[in-house]
Formats: sequence, structure tokens, C-alpha cells
Amino acid sequence: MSTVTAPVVTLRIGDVAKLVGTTTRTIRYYEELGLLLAPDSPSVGKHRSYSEAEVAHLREVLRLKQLLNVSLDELKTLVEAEEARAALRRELRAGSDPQRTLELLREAVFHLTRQLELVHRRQRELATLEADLAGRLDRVNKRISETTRSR
Amino acid sequence: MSTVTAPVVTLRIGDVAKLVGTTTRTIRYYEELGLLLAPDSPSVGKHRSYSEAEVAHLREVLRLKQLLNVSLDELKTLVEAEEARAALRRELRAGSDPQRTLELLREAVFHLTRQLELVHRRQRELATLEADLAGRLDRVNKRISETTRSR
DNA sequence: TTGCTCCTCACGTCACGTGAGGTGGC
DNA sequence: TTGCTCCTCACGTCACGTGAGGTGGC
Repeated sequence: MSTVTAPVVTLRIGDVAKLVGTTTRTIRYYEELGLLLAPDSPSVGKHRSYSEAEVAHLREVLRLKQLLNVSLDELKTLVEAEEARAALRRELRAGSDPQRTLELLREAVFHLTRQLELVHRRQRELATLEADLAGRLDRVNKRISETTRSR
Repeated sequence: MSTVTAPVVTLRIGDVAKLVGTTTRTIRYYEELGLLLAPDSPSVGKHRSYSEAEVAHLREVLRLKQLLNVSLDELKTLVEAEEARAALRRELRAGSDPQRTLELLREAVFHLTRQLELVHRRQRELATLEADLAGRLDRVNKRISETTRSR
């Protein structure tokens, strides 16, 4: 057995863009703003390559932006908070001091709850819009059946 | 009784902006693009004034944009469809030819169905995000109760 | 080696933000 | 009459779009 490194599945920027439904320009722009984890390849002038984890991260970033529609600046704040929590999770896994552990867990609860509240607000707004549209559709359909019956 | 016209409640652009949660610049920009009903005051150089109906219309336009996040160009298409249907409703109310009536009603169904589909897509996206967040919150909470129990 | 996709500027565009300088209505 | 809000340019900005011209990897 040779000592080659594990065959990490690595994708090119164009494939990633297609996978997550965005453009290469957007990915490069986000990277420039520091919204994405720095690309693993040392740096400039070479082709970027992305791991599965990086694709998942990008997908989450885009989802947050779309659903909460915040500015990229606010989005960066959210992403940094997310990464902070990831760091916390690592600290937890190695964890020892139960006092510190509890503190970290409660912080996580706080962040998750806040995000859930945003989602719920959005859902309520969509629900009222849906009810409105459905009601109107209902009335129109009723009129149609009345009109066709009396023909 | 004198012959004064009815005291139509009329608002200034700044009040309207505050009411609906946007800026005067945005309102003027939308007007320029033809997204809003042309202001009732004949036109240029004078202060705009808005009726309750116009405020409600603006509110709906902003809601559609926020919830579906479409471009202002797409938004204009939606708004025009909406106004076309309003015109149809008036034609229907005065309606006579049942053949024409049916045609109009079916058109309304088409538009409403399309809008509902957009809403449903958004709802599905939000639901997956919610499930994701809820799952994570759950796991954290479980860890908290484990940690406190074993203390 | 030949395509194809990638790279970095850099200017264009969309949806407004933000003054500048001036005029209108309680 | 005095503020305050309104008016119209017009340039700035954010989040990318869109080539131009050149280089890298199956």
C-alpha cells in the first residue's frame, strides 16, 4: 500500500455553483468578503477547489441570506456566530469542566432560538398571504361553477 | 349643507414611508418605475399625496417583494397582473356575456394558482430550515439535561 | 496538443442611500 | 413669517453581471 493521501472529493467552482444554484461570481465575491472559509489551496492565481463540507457551508450561507434577507454584512455576523458555535462544539467534545459546558450549551440554545423566531415570523407572514390568495381562489372557483351550472 | 367634497384622508410621502416601513426614496423610485398607481395629483413639482387605498397598495407591493424576493421587473409583472384582475373584476361586476365571464374567471384562477405555487415553494424551504434548526436545538437541550442530571 | 474551465481586472447594472440646493404648505 | 417637509437632480454604494484578455488542468 502506497502512502497517498485519502482521495478527498474535490470540486471546481463551476460545479459548486451549479450544485448550490448560484454563480461563480457570487462565490468569489463571498470569498473576498470573508463570508466563506478561506479556500484550502494556499492562494492566488490557482484554481480553487472545494470539499463537500465547503459546499454544505456555502449552501447554508445562501439559505440564510435568502430566507432572512439580510445584507451581506449582517450575514457575515451570523456566519461568524455560526463558526463560533462550531468552535464551541469542538471544545465541548473535548470538554471537561461541566460549568463551562453548560454555559456553552445555553449560548447555543440562545442562538438557535433566535434563528427559529425569525423563521417563525416569516412563516406567519407567508401563512396570511397564503390564506388571502386561497380565499380569493375559492371565490373565483365558486363563481365558475355557478356560471357553468346556470348555462 | 355646503357642497364641499368628502374629506378624503390624504397623507404625505414621509408619513406613508413611516406607516409601511420604507423610505421616501423607495416610494419615489417605485413610482418612477410605474410600480405604483400614478399619483392622483396631476404631476410634477408638487407634493405627492396618498389615499388609504394607495397606502394599502404599496404595502401589498412591498409584501410581495419581501416574501417572494423577486426583482422589481418581475414584481412589476405581478402587479400588472394584479391590476388586470382588478379591471376584470369590474368588468365581471357589470358582466353580461357568460362566455366572456368564464374566460375572465379562468384567467384569474391561473394567476392566483401561480402565486400560490410561489408561496408554497417558499413555505417548503422554510419548513426544511425550521426542521434543521429544531433538530439542533433538541440535541443541545438533551445535552443540557444530561449534563445537569449527572451533576 | 486541443478544448474547456479557470483566473484576475474592471466596467456595467439594479435598487436604492445620501446629500445639495431650492420650493411649497400647515 | 418661520420651520418643517417636500421637490428634483445627481453622485455614491451594495451585490453582484458581464465581458476582456490570459493561464491552468483533464
